[in-house]
Amino acid sequence: MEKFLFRLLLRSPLTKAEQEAILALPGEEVRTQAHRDIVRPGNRMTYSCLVVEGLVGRFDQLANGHRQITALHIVGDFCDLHSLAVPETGWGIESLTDSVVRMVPHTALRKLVDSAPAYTMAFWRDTVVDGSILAKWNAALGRRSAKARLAHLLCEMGIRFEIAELGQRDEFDFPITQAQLADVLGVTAVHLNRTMQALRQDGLLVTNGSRISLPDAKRLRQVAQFDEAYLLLGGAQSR
Amino acid sequence: MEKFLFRLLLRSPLTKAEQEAILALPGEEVRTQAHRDIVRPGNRMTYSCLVVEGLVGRFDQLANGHRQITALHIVGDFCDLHSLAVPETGWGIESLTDSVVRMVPHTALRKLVDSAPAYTMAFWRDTVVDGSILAKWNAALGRRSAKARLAHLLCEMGIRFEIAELGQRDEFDFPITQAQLADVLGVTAVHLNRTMQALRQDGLLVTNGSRISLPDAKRLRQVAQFDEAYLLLGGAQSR
DNA sequence: CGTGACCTTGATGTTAGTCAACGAATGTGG
DNA sequence: CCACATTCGTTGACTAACATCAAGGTCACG
Repeated sequence: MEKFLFRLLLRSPLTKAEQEAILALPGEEVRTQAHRDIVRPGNRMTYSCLVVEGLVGRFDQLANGHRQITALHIVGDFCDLHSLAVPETGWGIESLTDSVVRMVPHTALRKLVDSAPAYTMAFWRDTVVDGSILAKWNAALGRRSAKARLAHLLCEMGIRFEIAELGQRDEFDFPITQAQLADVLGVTAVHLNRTMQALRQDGLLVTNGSRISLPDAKRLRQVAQFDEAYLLLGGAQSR
Repeated sequence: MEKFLFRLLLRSPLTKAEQEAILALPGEEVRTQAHRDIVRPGNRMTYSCLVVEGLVGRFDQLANGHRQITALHIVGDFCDLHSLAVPETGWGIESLTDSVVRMVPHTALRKLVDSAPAYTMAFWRDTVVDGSILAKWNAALGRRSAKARLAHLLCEMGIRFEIAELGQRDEFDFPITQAQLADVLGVTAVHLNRTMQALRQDGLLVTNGSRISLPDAKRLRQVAQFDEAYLLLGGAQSR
């Protein structure tokens, strides 16, 4: 919860009292294995999920069972804060690794929102940034090659892990299987495997288990046409 | 503005006074030709754009100049209400047809937001639905064929035009060029042209200028795997 | 009657999907 | 300690989807 608050404060000013109210948010913590559906698509939410440990994905499922992961959430992210505004879900949430998720009841969040307007703006801003990532991925999926998309994701996760103080932008732990990564990038697992090999041969990617190193960040950014602005949106807004 | 309010009320309850305040929102109306950039990427917004007439797109631009249109906005849509929460833009807005756009100053919107909490929730909800459409498109771009994507878009626009009372779900005016449509669907204009022909041959699509008819909506939905739930989210929320 | 915007067509190359199989690492129960 | 199953990464052969390049065709408009 501290990490969530920390990142909220990057964009939205909150008084000390407001900050403490957020830290005091209740919620049951649930531990799950990898590859479990935490929220099944088509539910009506009565709580929002905060990632306490592990790596979690929001996904959209097609009739044939294929999944597209539409968002990755790391420690300190709320997966579905927007469900406070709109509780019906088309999407689902799955654990990508062994994870711990805190289910924060909407009743508690709503109490905050009703008590002062700053919370609503802060939460809204958080979901807007989530949406700007979605829009970027839209462009990537529509207009870029698998190689550029993979490079882009690696750049993005590097920045996000660094902001979250979970790693450095060119060296971090990213415990995701190739099949899951393929579901993020909208390719098959086979093709993803070959794409990763291509990046390795270009000297842009080194993997060691789930450890990712990006030896030539500059060139990787060029391949990805990566501009981190969309991740840093909304610095120091007014209330 | 009436159409915007009407659709806002589908999801969010507002008092009579609140409704009138929204109808009284100020803003200069600007008329533009087709194919003009209304907002260039990388700006800091001081207003939000309401579509009064025409068809407008939000886009993401790549370094090579290629565009991915990430959202289509019809009469009564706010293109970028989220810029009230986060004014920095990675995206831009372009007119797809001759259009009229009303630029509503953030100062005026902020005055509303500060005066009562219901506005913030209503606006937030509006942007959440925008985000849910983005997520759907994410899945479509990542996991579906061009034909399925086209079919999906036709179903989606049918519903949206019907809700907006601008047409029926199986018969509506959709004044967009094939090149623009290709930018929405993430394919080349040439391939889009062939994809449209395929749908026509299947008896699923009839075009007459910008007039679209969908003779076999049922089968079209199957091809698209279309489920309209994501467009109808948030009916009758509490304040 | 020329010009520009838009749609259409054909030929060809590239990217990514599909199917099938194998290897390495890990864990499990006998 | 050893068969066995499971998960994950990897490879090869083949096919389908889509991009690219280049050229016409149609229509509205000045």
